[in-house]
Amino acid sequence: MPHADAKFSFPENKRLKSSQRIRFIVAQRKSIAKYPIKCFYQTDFCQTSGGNIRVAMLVSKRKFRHAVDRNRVKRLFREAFRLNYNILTIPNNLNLDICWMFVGQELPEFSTVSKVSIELLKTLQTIINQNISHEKNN
RNA sequence: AAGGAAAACCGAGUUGUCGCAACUGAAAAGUUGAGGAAAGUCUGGGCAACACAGAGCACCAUACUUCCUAACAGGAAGGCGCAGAGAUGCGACAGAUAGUGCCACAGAAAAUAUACCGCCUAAUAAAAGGUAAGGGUGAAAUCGCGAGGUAAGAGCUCACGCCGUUAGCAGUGAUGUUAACGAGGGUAAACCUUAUGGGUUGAAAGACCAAAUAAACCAGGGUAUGAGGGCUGCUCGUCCGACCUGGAGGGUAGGUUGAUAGAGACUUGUGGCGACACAAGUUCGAGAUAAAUGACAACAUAAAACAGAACCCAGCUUACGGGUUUUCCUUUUUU
RNA sequence: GGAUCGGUAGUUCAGUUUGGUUAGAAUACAUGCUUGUCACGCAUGGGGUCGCGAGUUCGAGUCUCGUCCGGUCCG
Repeated sequence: MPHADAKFSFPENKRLKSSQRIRFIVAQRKSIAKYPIKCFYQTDFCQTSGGNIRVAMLVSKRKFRHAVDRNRVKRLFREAFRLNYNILTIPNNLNLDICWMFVGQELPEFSTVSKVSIELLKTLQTIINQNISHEKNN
């Protein structure tokens, strides 16, 4: 499944950085969830520069008071995404933005995070495929 | 050996695969990559802007002495007090004789005093006078205790002890000690007094570059008879001064720098009881900007505590699994 | 990153300036009265480690220090 070049890299253009954009995506409330992760997503059609996935990790300060724990969760999320994002295949005229939000109460293990993120990415792929076929029909 | 006290230190590494940030490099690739507290933001400073930084009041902080330090509420050495069997630990540790206030309830009385039960005076009682030893109240009762003294008593007198002032001696000094004199409730983490110190604001400070627009509209004030401002609570002084305030709206929200070689660290030597200072030599590498250290496997296997740099230092405080070293104390046993 | 305010019955707040020994009000809760019944109303009652730990004091919700938690402001 993975391509020959740039298999698992996580470069700058795959990160969602704008705080305005993150607020917009979370406010749209288009999400799928499986404990302990909630995934907000937003698709945009763009003819010139498409085919890019951007992702951001959100951990509430209320859930984890210490910066160490928040960093830990964000790193686990990023690692799980980095190893598994090749599940997603999107067409060249589409941009996808994702926000992973942690909704659990205790520090997760890497194995559970990885498993859950694979399932979420698969369901996301099916949703995107439905959207694409819907657009084509229109 | 057991129990305890103090000080200093460590805060897991190696290899492989995948990945992140900075730097080097044409590229391949290579090098480096969180802490002892990075934390709390409790002190002090550097740095920067505001008048190169004014005056007075207010306000705040500190409070045994000498020294160290860029500075401090920090540290060292010492004095005094308290705790402990000791090693040691802890201490907002100036002033109540500058003044004002407060001291609930109980109690006669809570501070220029006063007298409930008592005691004494005359033969007794009442009344009157003299007393404060004893009782009782209270957290605290006119210094404690003994002797003299007296009608009974009282710092009324004396010795000893507590406290203050002055003088002598020892000490740089806090202080200790001896003598003389003097007063006698507590409270200053009550107001306050004395001494010393503090200009204000913080890197979201500030500097530069680029991009964009509205020098427009409405209302009020002002234009030298002075609006308003100069990042301070008030007053003064001084400087700038033609725009200022509000409403409704429009635009931008990028980059570089500040920003990581410093009151740096280590070793040796000299001076000092010590904190520390001086000299010589050696050595250095996080610098991000939605924000970098992670995942998996193996290595004797269990990797675990508190915890993540955001301008930088010096300290303090708080959190901390496990471990190492040194010095000292007490008890028991043996020699 | 910096500045600043708060924490008191189940809930919302007083009381902290000037320390004083029953820590109060409203609401909620419980019981009784009222009513044919419920609500309203009336009466009574229970309920508090004053966030936590030290210190000062005879005595601390109040003063001081440390600590934990929560909020607000600064482009």
